Amino acid sequence: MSSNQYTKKIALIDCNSFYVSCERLFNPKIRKKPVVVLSNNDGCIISRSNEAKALGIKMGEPYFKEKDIIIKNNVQVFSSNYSLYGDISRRVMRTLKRFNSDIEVYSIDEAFLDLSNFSDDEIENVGNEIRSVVLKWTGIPTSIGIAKTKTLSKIANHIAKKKQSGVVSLIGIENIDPILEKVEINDVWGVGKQLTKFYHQNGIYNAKQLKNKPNTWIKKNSNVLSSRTAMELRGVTCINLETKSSKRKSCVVSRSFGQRVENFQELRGAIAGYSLNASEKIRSESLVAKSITIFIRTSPFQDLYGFYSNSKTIDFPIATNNSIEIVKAALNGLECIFKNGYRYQKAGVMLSRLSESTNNKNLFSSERDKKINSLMKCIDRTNYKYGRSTLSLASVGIYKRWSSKRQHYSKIDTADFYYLPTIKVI
DNA sequence: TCTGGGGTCCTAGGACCC
DNA sequence: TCTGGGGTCCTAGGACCC
Repeated sequence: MSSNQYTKKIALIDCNSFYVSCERLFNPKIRKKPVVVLSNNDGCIISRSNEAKALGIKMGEPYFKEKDIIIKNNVQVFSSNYSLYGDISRRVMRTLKRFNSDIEVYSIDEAFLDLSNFSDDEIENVGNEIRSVVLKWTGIPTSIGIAKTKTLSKIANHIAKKKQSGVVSLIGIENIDPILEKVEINDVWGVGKQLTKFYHQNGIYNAKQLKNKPNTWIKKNSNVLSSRTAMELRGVTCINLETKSSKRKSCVVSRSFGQRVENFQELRGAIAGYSLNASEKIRSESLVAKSITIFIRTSPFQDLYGFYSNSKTIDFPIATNNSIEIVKAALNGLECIFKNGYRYQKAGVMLSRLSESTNNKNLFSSERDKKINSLMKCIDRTNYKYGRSTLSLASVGIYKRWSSKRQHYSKIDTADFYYLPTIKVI
């Protein structure tokens, strides 16, 4: 029975094959063709067009394993271009905000939107409207699921993905059990590999079965997160909309190397470079770090030369975002864990215990600190203006044999003047 | 030959205290 | 011989997400 009610409504808007859709924006030739986008270092397949999915290309699969299918079917391949995707993402989110400012940007390609201010009767139309406006203004196709809770809107979205209309609302449906019965337990938000195994062992195979399991049983045999999921399936809100973006608690910069690294000097260069990036990132968010972790490892897939993985955490006496200090600590940490004779595949740094930098002043703040701060500002401004790593530290080095592979880069960047797409007038 | 990167939250267990 | 019990705080690691 439909009614003119204003019940709780959460929409999940999810961009379809987001990275592929971004690449298609500036390259009409690859529309309606199979397309994939690769992860950093051209390692795995992380976005697929419907045509690519239809060929059986799997999500998260290593690129080299799918190469045969890709070549045989002339699949278009792109290295990831996060600068472009980030910019398009911001445009999509800005468009969504026009419908309601109560928005939680959940990831680069998804957002939850509170639509409770629309009536039950009109909600499906609102969904259709959002979808067509986003498509018109940004060129990005989306799927929209609407329901009482975030977990249910995820499910609605899951169903919407397979529908031509792209919009599914569970609002106003008296009994959603028949719908939940068709949703496999591993497709429920919050249920991963381990929980799926656990639920299967206990005879729970779909969302309806979890919904109807008593909370006491779930809490006793699993944990609070699982019981929250079950409550949300029953339409009880347990996971709130996080509309204000909170400050992050950690910042990681890590990369796989384009080729294995054995040389200590090169590893130093990589670690210094990552530390520099991480410092710059937290400075741009006015954060300071109380500790840093450095990690290095060889490939977990090839133990021909033996597997080695280690990390070292160092605390700063005073929370900092000073590149020079951070790089110094990182290189000290690296010395502790570096072992000769291994072919390193990946390294990274993590700045943690982050806090706002306003109360950074302390007894020992000095003229020197002020100078360092203005030096950092100067570096940041220069790099913003003339491109990243215009100003760097000598320890990073010039020849970066370790840098990632990026053989299929589209060279389009709507956030960088030099890489804007051009139109030739003949 | 070739297997991503960046987050959050929860929990168990140890250290420590009274 | 008999070796408490309960509380807090911290951290590492696991699980999950995209």
